[in-house]
Amino acid sequence: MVEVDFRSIESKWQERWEKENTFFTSNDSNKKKFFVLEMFPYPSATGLHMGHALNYIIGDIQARFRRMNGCNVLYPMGYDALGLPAENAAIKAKKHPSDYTNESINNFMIQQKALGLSYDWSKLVKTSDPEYYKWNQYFFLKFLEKGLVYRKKSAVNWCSKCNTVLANEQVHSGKCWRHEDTDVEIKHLEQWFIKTTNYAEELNEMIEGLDWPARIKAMQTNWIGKSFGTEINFTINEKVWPIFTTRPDTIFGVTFLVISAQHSKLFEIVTPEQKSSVEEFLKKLRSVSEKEMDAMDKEGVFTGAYAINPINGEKVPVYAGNFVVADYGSGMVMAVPTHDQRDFEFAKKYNIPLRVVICPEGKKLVAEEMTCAYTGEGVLVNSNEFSGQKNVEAMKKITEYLEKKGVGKKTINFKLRDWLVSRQRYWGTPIPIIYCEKCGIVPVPEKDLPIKLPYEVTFGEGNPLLSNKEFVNCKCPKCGTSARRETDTMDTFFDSSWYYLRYMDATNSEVPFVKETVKKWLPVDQYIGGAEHACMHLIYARFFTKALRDLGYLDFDEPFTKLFNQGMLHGADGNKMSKSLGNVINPLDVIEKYSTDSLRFNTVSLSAPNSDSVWSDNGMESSHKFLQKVYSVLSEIKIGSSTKIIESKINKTIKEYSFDIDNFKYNLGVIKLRSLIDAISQEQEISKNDLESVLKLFSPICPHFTEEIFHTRIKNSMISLEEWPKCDESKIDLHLEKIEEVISSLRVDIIKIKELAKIEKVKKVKIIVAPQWKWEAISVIRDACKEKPDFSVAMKALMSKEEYKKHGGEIQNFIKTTLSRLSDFSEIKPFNEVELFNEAKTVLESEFGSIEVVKAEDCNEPKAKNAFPTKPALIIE
RNA sequence: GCACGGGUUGGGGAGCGGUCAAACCCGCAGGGUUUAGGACCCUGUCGCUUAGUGCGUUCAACGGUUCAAAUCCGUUCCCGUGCACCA
Repeated sequence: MVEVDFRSIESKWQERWEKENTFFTSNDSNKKKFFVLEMFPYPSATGLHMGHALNYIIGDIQARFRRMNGCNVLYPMGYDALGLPAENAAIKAKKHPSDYTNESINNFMIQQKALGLSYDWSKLVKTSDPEYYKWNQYFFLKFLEKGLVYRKKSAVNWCSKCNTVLANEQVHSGKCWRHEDTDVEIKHLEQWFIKTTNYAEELNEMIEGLDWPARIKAMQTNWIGKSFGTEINFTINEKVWPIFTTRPDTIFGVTFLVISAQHSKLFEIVTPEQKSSVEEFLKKLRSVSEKEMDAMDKEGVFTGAYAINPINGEKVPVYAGNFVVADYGSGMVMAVPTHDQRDFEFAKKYNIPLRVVICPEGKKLVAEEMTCAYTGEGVLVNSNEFSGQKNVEAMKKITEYLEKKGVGKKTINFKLRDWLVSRQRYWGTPIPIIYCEKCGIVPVPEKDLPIKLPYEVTFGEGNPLLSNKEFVNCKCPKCGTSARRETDTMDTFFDSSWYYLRYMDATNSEVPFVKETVKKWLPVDQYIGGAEHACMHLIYARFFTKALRDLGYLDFDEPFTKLFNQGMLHGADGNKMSKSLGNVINPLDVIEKYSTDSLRFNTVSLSAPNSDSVWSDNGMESSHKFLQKVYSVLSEIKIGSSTKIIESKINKTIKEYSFDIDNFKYNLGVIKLRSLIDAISQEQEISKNDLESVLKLFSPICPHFTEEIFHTRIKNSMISLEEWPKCDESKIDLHLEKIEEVISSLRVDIIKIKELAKIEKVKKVKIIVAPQWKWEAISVIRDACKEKPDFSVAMKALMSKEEYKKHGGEIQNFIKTTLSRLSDFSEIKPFNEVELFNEAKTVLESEFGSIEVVKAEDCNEPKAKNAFPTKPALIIE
């Protein structure tokens, strides 16, 4: 076999697609729209990695498939170009972030083009483009007008040597990443927040209707974390501090309170005597990251303050603790050590007294003897007038009591927090705000947008934007006096929350998007990306859609109708691909060595696209060899007429394969293509129409070589834009396929026996067909299955309920052993058993000579008992 | 710590209540072809057994539900992912 030069074929077609604008998508078309979107990448100088390639290949196959199925497909690409990693990488490479990012993007584009992806490049979006981030600023101002934006103090990681805020990932075990000797401090800064919690209820409710993977939906539900509970007013130093709890029934067991160590108002309650020990404790905090916090031991320190429990007037100590989340609820919890495990451990550690308030029914708990908290249900004790009540009822009663006394209320609480969008960094969208001594906080007027990032800044210490005086110093738009510009930039999740609205009109400088066009294309029909975005990006984007809807920009509720999560691709050793492990596979290297089509084919062969898979060099080799075979078979086979059997197989494949691709079961589709090619390679000739169909089936996965053969052998048009083959059900002949199967298995058996028994020349072959009763059993089961395809229902139909209850297992066993090759018999309609073997006999006689078909009943040979329907006993002389 | 996934026969990976000793790919073994290697084609690949075949034991571990469990439920162990300033 001659090696095919896939590489030159590929570059030829990639060039033609680009030159002829093959994949340009018109916003005006009568065809059904279909918007396929992959989560846009964060470009970096290291280029595409295998995870990207997998993501795009999955999406491209879907886009090509839909396009061929008559849809007007929108399939664009963009770059999430602003953000911390680019800024850091640029500094490291001694380049300006803007230049660095442009290089990265260009590099990405070249590599994506090499993958043969059918993007409409005319709709490219880059978030680093001022014409893009201008609209970030615009939306920020709209949100501000609408009251969705506010300022609040919040904790950040601070390095005193860098004189700057650190991201969680820049904190390594409590130290600054650049200064191993410098402890990270927790500072509180005034920052900008978006009220995502305004939409918590809707975000939560609408999860149900999304056609998303169940696990992503579960993760979002938990992230939003709706819970019902009671807000109870504790008094500290005459000031009321509302505290949220889901367990008001335990209120009489409260023996202390814990305030988050990151609480911005912590020092309002710390007494002068305790100030130094609290400060000492705060130094131990390693970062503001919750992950880090939880990894630490549960620790705390007494604040010196006492809180008054409103239900009984008791004074309990207030501790500062590292395990309470500052932004959840009120940043403070009431602690009941006897009935909450974390509180229990904390109380034991600091010798805080315990008081049992719930006992399991009929049992008595003694605080001193407890080794862990009791969190189950029970009856209240030590709870004044509530003692004796069941705790579930007491929850309600106690809440009502508190409400009546005006010291508490029933509330719904969400884990979801407001979105902190301020970043004290350079490479982001400047927040369009001006601080004026006279007028205070002044929004930048719309006409002054965009506030561009100044090119001239100094990196090193502090926020780089502060180093450009021209940027910082400005005039107040209200009163015209000197003012200071906001130097915080926006979280890049802001950029990625609405980019999917920009594609159809990516260069419009008048509006962020044209409402009518968006209405035509949105929501996204198929969104594709990794599960790591389950909670953050996908929630922010959903929030944005709803907020823009309420501002009158959109008229739909959810941005992404369907979501597909691709799995992770691991290195050949089963580990995550990483440079340090040396198991990284670079898609470009693979293309170089084999070809794009081979890479694409192999990538989808590995496993179901939604589950993790492991790279294999041998597998890659095998895919490549297979495509070589496909190429030679399809380009060399004579065009003439197809046999019935191959027609049947092709049409069956069209049917099943289309289903697989439609449902992202690419790995299963690939198996069907393999077996189809095996079958075709046995044929002498094939009809032009069938050849065309087969090429089209390969086209979404292997767009290049199919284009080549299509042009040379079928017609001079783009296969990528051709119509998907239709399955002709009437050509599917399972009976014929079954006979072929029977013949080939008989042939193998005969040859095998001939060799093993050392029979030189076959005189006679006796095919002993299964006894009549086995056939009858088959037809009974088959008929039952035909009416009721559910096998268990069919079985129930065969016997009474009692019989079934008793003997179902035996019947099953009978079917298994006696009718073991029943399988697809139920699908064969006009089926005559005797005919089957007579047909087989006719074919095999030309090979082996005299063959006789004998019914088991007419045969006293003991081996006849082994005769099975479709797998008969054989006697060879 | 909390949340969400997952553990299948040498490796990868389908299957997710009965058609399951479990698709397919790789690896390995035997045969064919070839000057040899490679490539290609065929066959085998849990154990025992048979000329064809049949039987036994399996799907992380242990328990449970069911006439029937790799598949459903519970517990345990192990692995992966996310946790709000990485995107």
